[in-house]
Amino acid sequence: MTEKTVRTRIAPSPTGDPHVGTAYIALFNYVFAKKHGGQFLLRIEDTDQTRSRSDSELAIMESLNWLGLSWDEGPDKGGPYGPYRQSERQSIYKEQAEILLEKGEAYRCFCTPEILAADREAELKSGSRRTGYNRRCRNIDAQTSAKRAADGEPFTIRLKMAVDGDSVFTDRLRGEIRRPNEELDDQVLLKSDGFPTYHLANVVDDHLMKITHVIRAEEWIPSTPKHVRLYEAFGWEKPEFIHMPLLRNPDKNKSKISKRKNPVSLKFYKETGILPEALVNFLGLMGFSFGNDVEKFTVEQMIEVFSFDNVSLGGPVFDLEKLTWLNGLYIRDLGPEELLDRVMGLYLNREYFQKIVPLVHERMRYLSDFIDSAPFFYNGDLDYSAEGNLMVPKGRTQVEMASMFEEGAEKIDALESFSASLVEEIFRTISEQKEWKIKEIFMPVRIACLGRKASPPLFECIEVIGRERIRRRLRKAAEYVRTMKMPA
RNA sequence: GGUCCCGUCGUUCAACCGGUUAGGACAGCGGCCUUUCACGCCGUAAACACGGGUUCGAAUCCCGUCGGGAUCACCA
Repeated sequence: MTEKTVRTRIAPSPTGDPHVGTAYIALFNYVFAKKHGGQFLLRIEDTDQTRSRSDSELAIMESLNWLGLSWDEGPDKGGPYGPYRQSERQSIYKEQAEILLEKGEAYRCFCTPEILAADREAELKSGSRRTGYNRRCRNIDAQTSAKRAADGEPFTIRLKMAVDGDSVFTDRLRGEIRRPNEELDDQVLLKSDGFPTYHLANVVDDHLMKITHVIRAEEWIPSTPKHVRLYEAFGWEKPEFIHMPLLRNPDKNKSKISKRKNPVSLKFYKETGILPEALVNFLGLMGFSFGNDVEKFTVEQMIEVFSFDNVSLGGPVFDLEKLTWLNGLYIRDLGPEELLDRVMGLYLNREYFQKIVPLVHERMRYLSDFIDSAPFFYNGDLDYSAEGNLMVPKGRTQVEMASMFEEGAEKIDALESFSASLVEEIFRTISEQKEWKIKEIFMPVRIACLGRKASPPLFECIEVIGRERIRRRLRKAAEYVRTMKMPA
């Protein structure tokens, strides 16, 4: 009996900052593949034309490389089953969708978004518990369907799901998972713009790329029956499914990790001085137990001992404090030269200083003022205990200021690019909308972002510090302001 | 709300297929070390969600309740 080579993949969509969740899942895919002498691949899922960003793909690759989770095949490296960018595989999906059409496993749907929305609303009003598509196009006969398509009517292609009975699949960590088929609607496979949906692209690619184990986040469990159905419709062998628990926020409810409540961008961790080996170790602690109460280990060591038998399913809370402790352990392990290299690599280097020089230049009397006057360029979080009460100007309430900071963070988040003028515009707009004086906003923001009332031009500093840290400082400031005690 | 998943200290990970004073780590608290801080070391408090079964015996197996999460798109 010949065992197939293990092949796993991480398939992020380039729609924003590289996410810790991506790194988390990548780690387990990587470790599992290496454990079994297999390959780990990177595939970019950029089939959403409206949300994909080209710079995001690069950022994902940089972050994964930073963490040492390198792939054997990918868009930058190529490989025998490329291309590894879904936008470049469009014709493949179209071809496969047509095969399904011919086999009678799928059908064209001519419903417009408007019809769909109206149907959904009507269904909601009728109190029906069904939420999915009502299959009004499922029984259009092949001839009519072909004719309407030929006449240029826009359509999507939907998968024919079973109408009754149960769908069953096996999850490596949970065993059999069963879902009634009436829950499952006829999923769109090919969108009217000709791009595939995740469901089609992921199944087609996993098959063509010979993926043997689909290791992904738990949130995919509900749609796995659709994928299973797709494999069956194609007549393809299914991979093994392994759904990892979701990383959680440190809030009361332990909701799925989100940027509102926790820094989620890998860039943040890098910029804040977390060592990649510490982060990757920490991620390995989430849901996985090394054994013998060992908590500090390298990826190599993890590969040696790894088994899904040692993965637990309670959603692990991403606890920054414990990561910080682990990071300290790794820092202390570094030799002095190595430490120096790391520190200089991060901020104490010519490139970064060049951005700071023009901002502090005219304020300096001693050369030593360079560091002393602007420590906020090098910090992660700030200490508000000294100037914190300046974040609440006279006549404004703590709650008002906290929500202003949050609004700012939110808007900064939504910016396509990050610059001094764009951030300034955000806060000027907020001041206009709220009819607050400029200084009621700028001083609090200065304290929130820089931690002191005397500083070089606020927004230029913000630009240099960067989106990740600024966003976190604003949220931290909101938290601080909301709970602080004002002097009488 | 329907469906699915999950449920051990505040957090994280243990306790092999039933028999333990339920263990380690982070955070907390107390102390030692130290000019201070940090590191390090020692100690301390802290959990089997609840209710029924099965069993001589349940954190461990079964059922129910409760709680939490995820998901219900021409997003992934």
